[in-house]
Amino acid sequence: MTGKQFSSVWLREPRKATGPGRSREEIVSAALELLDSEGLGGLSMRKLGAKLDAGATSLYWYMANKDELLELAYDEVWGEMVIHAPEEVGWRDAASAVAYSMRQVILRHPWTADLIGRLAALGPNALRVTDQMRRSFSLAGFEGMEIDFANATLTAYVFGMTIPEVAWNNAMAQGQIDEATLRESVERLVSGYPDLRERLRANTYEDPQAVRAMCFDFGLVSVLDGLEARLVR
Amino acid sequence: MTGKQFSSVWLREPRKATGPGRSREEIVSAALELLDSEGLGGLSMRKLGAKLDAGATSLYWYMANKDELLELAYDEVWGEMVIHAPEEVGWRDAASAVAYSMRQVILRHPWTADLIGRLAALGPNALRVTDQMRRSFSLAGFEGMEIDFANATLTAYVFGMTIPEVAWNNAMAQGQIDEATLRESVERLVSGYPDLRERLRANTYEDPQAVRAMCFDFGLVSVLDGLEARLVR
DNA sequence: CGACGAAATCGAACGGCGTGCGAGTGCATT
DNA sequence: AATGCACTCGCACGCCGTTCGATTTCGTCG
Repeated sequence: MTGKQFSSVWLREPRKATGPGRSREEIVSAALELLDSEGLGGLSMRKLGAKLDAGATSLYWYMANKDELLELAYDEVWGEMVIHAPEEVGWRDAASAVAYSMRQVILRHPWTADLIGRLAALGPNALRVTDQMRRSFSLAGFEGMEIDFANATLTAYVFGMTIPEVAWNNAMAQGQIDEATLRESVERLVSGYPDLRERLRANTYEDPQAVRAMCFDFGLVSVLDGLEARLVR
Repeated sequence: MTGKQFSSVWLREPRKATGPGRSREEIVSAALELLDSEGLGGLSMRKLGAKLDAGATSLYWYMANKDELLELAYDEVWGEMVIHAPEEVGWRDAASAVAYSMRQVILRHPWTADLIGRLAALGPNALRVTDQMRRSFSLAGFEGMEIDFANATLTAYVFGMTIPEVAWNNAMAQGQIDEATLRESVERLVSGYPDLRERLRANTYEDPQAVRAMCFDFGLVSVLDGLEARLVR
């Protein structure tokens, strides 16, 4: 039993906010700004310290390490998710709404995409959202573990659809793209796959953002239909 | 038009393997070993060089930068995905099989979870899998963009379900866990959410791995049912 | 008011990282 | 023997997270 313990900010009592010093909230909020504007790689303790007119190492007074800072920032974005009471709008609309909201939040804070596979969502905001989603599926008629299964399914769909979307956006934003060159290159890649190439050509003239939105809708309806099918049985 | 171009290993001609020097394959395979055994953070150019009895910077002869190395390694795991010909087993079984396969591959190479949100899957193996999946959905009866939508939906589900699973595994493996302490801590977290707490207690006595497998099955069936419902209409 | 202890800050330093650069080596061809 | 290409690598730069111990700030109490 000598290994490192599982640790998380949420498992420790936060430092009392007694003194007049900086506060955790201040730090996290500055970190969020940095994350939103420069991405996950753009957040360093030194930069963050500079932004707060503080030394980099001062921050370690408020959190054990950078991972804890990320946990705090991560939960902050969970706080942006909009949830409607399923008792009022019905479980399906409530589930739809939270799905759209999750996608929007991730697209607004692309750096979260990198954290989903790294951090457990145990913060207060994440718990609140989870609890509300469970209530939706409970109201729908799921029971026992199936409540969590349904919830996991919907969440998985949204994450899985949005995370690669972020990857694509990143690749695009990484620099202005010589569209002609790119298209020609990708054409070369998909040579040998006639179906893929045909599809690529067809999609070329559509608005990519609109296509992705349609795709998300299509999948969301499918997932919800599939879940609903579990109920009538 | 002075920005950095979108770049990817796949968009450049590979260096000719003329001389007797090291080869890309050798390097990528060593990188895979390092990634599997030590995770994404455990792969550094210096360590990789050492493993190959080479200087770290020698590797830059074979690839432009570390990102390209990751692209190569990433596509390598796509090569492990098992695909069945949908013409023989039917589209639904083919889709199921590839879903299970994807999950297994990701669990076997947890570091991929971090790359899904960062790299575009443009390698030859990824393209092959994508093309086969499209054939499944084409055979099922989808047409036009809906082929890609259905494909994206299934893929999203698998990724979204598996990526957080990896996160959980990582947290657990990070150190031996004092289970009692952990449970007590989490209990404290979910206080205020009676439903969550009840569920936590119920799940405590189940085998987590078995529960996750059940969850995956549940969601997969739901997603496939939902997609099938798009067809009859 | 002065002193004391706790709260909070910070500079220096350590070990690690990706990678640009230019000097160096070995080898096939002329 | 000389040329030129394929390949290797040591050095250095500027980042990074984090530790440590010295230092400053400040509320409180005598």
